[in-house]
Amino acid sequence: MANWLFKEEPETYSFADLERDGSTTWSGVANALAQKHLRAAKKGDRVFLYATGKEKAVVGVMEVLADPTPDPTDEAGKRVVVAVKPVRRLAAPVTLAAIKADKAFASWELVKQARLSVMPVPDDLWARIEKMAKGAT
DNA sequence: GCCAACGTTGGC
DNA sequence: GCCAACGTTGGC
Repeated sequence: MANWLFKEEPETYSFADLERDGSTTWSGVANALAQKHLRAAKKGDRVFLYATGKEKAVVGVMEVLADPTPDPTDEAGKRVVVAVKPVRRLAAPVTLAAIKADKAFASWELVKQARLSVMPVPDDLWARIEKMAKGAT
């Protein structure tokens, strides 16, 4: 079981949209490295949803519903998509500013590679964000 | 709205 | 196959 972080512009698809839909297919990931990460996702993996743009914060937790499947819109047949469902919103969103302020995250892709849209979350960082979401430091 | 980072494209 | 030009993304 692994942990991931997916980025999305909340104007495009927010956690509220996901809650309304019950589940969704995470598609439109074009970047090669992001695709590599996405292919490594497995059913049951946990996923943080990070809102870009105005929010810039980890806002909720999702769960991978099934192993990746080929993207039907990709003629080359190389891309995959992943079905996810909402698990819960974070009590308090963990902002990028808070993450950047914590040295523990210094080498994480979210901080180092702003444009990567799918990335792994090491267990310790996952736990740390969960803790921050409860208001602890 | 601007700019830096970085991925992609196209000419050679 | 290299690299410059260009486009896009996302933080500020």
